[in-house]
Amino acid sequence: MAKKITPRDKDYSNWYLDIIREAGLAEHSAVKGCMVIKPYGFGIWESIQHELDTRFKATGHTNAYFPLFIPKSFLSKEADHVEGFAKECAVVTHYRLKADPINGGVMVDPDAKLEEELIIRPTSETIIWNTYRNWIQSYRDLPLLINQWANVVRWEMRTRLFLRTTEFLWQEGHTAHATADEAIAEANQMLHLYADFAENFMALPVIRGRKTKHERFAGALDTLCIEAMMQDGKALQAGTSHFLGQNFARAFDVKFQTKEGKEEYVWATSWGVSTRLIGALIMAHSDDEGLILPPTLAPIQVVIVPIFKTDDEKELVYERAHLLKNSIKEMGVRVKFDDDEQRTPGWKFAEHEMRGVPLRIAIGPRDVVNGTAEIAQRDTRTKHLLPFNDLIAQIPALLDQIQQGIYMKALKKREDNTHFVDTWAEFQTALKAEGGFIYAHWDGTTETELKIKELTQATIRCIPINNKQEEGKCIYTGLPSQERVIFAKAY
RNA sequence: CGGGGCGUAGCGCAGUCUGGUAGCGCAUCUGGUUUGGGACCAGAGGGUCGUAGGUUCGAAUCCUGCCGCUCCGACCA
Repeated sequence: MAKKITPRDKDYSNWYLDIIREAGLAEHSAVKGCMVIKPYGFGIWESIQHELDTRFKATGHTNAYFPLFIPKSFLSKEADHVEGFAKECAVVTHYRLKADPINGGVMVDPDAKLEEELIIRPTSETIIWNTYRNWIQSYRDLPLLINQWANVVRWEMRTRLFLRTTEFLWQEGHTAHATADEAIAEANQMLHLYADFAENFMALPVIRGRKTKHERFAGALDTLCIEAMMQDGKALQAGTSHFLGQNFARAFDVKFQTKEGKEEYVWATSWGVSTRLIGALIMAHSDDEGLILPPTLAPIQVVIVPIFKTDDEKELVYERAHLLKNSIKEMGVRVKFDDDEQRTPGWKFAEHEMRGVPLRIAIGPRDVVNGTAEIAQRDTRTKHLLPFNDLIAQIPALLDQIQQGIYMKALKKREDNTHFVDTWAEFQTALKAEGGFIYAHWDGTTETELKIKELTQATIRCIPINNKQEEGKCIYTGLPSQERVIFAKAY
């Protein structure tokens, strides 16, 4: 009996959750809104971490770690920043429990009230810039290019595994520069690093863009982002890179002496991606048989499933399978020989498909006799019987083909669901009928942006970078506009 | 915080309208046969039906309070 997951086109919400459950990626925890990431899901995160970390280091960044707790006063030093995060902060008020004389158990000790409350970081700009003040005196200390891998807490009203959880894992880069131009260049560099990572490592096509003033990060002068489209046509912000200007330097009094001996505030950027990327991966690539992983990040790239009846057959098949495994391993491919005798081959086929393993090789007594093996491709669900040596030789090319294939499939899906509209009526029709990305003219005001959101639930996802300039009229107000922006419903 | 829905075995659910021995599928355990697409047969274990009270000879079922979860809105990487 096959475990059936909810079909994609019927109910995306349950389809998404089914895959997370059946593939063993994560589950809800005892704490509301929080998630337990299971070993397989965490393996995917480790692949992402490793690749990003390599790319960060290649661009001159180093890792450090800053505290989980932020004094309340720090958060309030930058006005926009505190306003943006105030509504979703977890606050530590006490530091001790004691036995509860009335109800039994334990209670918060009222005598252990903190002098100043601590905020569990929703992001670390403030604690980091407070630290940078002591690290930066001279232009010789710049640029300061630091990243941290951490957890953060944002007390959201509604949560969704991977896409929005109360606590999530991420990396946040925080850099300090001598000039605005340098900081802007850094923010741009990181945006393109993220975009390249998303497209070439995660096989996730993204739009590089800029947020509107209203959607900007709290405390930033400019927010750049990569936006991806999920299979249901909804948009998902997959990463952001902010130019923070001198806002945090001023708030935390971080000045440096220039070559000329003048004192100036430093210029800042911050940028991050989170475990949400795993959600994007699931929503973008999976089918009704489960997850489909890009070979670059799959914890297991090739799985070998042995088939046999008797002990003699087992011995022969295992011998061949081990040869196969070693040859594949020598090519630098992550391969697993699934010799679990508690499960039948059919069960294993379904299981590894559910988990998105890109290639599966089945080898049984017939193959040993014929010198062949069967290779199955996860994304296309095609199978081929090939001579042993040909099969081994083809693996790198096949993995590459899958990587390209799922990227192209996602790209085509996005293009099929991208529409250009010029009138309010067309806009509403397009939104209702197919969703997706809608390129339309907008008058540039927050007022119109909010009105459109209120009426349709669609938001401006971004203003694409290197956007084509053209004369047009705002779809809502009819006021003149120089370029189209992307509207979509978003996660 | 507003509006729906749901709390029954580890998981997913039926049973509630119309009160009468606590059920099904998956999972688990035992034995046997199996193994080229989530095997089959036989048997077994596992529940104070969210919680407190009320009505009744009798409550998972009817009534009242409370608690929890979830979906839709406001908020959002």
